[in-house]
Amino acid sequence: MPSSQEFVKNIAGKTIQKLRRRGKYLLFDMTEGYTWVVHLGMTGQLVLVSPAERITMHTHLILDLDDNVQLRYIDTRQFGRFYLLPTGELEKIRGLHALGPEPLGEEFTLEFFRKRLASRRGKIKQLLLDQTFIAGIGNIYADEALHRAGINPEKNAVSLTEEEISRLFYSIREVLREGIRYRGTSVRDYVDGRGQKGGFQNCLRVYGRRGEPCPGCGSPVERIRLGGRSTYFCPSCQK
DNA sequence: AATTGTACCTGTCAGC
DNA sequence: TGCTGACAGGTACAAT
Repeated sequence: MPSSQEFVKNIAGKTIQKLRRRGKYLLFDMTEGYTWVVHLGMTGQLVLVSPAERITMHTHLILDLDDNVQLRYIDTRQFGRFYLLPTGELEKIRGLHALGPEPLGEEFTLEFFRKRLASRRGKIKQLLLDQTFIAGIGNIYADEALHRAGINPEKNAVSLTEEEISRLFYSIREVLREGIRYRGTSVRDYVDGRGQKGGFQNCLRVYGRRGEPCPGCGSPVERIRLGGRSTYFCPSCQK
C-alpha cells in the first residue's frame, strides 16, 4: 500500500531520517513527512549491500542509497508488507495501531501484565501470539518463554497462579533480551540488515526439538498444534 | 465482540 | 530419482 508504482514514485528522492521499531513493524521516517512501514512476515529480509552484489532470487525491491549502497528487500514467501504514508496517518495501518504494549518497555510491569491477563481468555500460548495482547512475541519466543516459566501452553490464561504469572513475566523479558543479545534466531532465513545470521537458534530449549530431551529434565519434547501453529513443550516440566 | 480457521506464497524435507 | 504431503519466524479477514 499504495501500489508499487506509487510507492516507487513517492519514495524516490527522499531521505531516511530515522528508523524506529514497534512490535514486528519497522518504521522508516522519511523527509517530507512520510513514513515507510515494513513488516517482514516470515521470510522477508532488508539488507544493505554493495551494488556489485549479485541480485538473488526473490529480490522484490532495490533502493539505491547514497554512498554507493543498496537497500534490498528479499522475501521468498512474499508475506511481507510495505506501507508508505504521511506520518500522521500511521493509525490507518490496523495491525500497527492495534498493537499491545512493548514487552521490554517501561509500562510493561508485572502488575500491568497481571491485569491484562485477567481481561482475556483462551489458551496462554495463543494469547502470547496475539499482537494486540503483547507486541512482538512470535512462535519461537512464545514456546521458549513458556518452557522457561514451566507453564503448559494449553493452560487457560485465567487459570494461571500468581506464581506462574510472575515466572512468565520474567521469562518473556529474559528470552527476548537473550534473543536480542544473540542477534536473532536464524532457524532458516533470518538475517540482519548486514546479511548476518543470528545465534539464538543454538540456545533454543524446545522450539523445533520434537523428540529431543528437554534440557531441564530429559523427557522428550512434544509437539502439538495450537491455533494452527506448531507448539513445542516438555510435558514433564510444563504441567 | 471475541475467537478460530483459512488464505496468502515458495521452498525443503521425509517417506514412499 | 521423482512424486506427494506436511510444514515453515505471520497476519488479515471471513466465519462462527
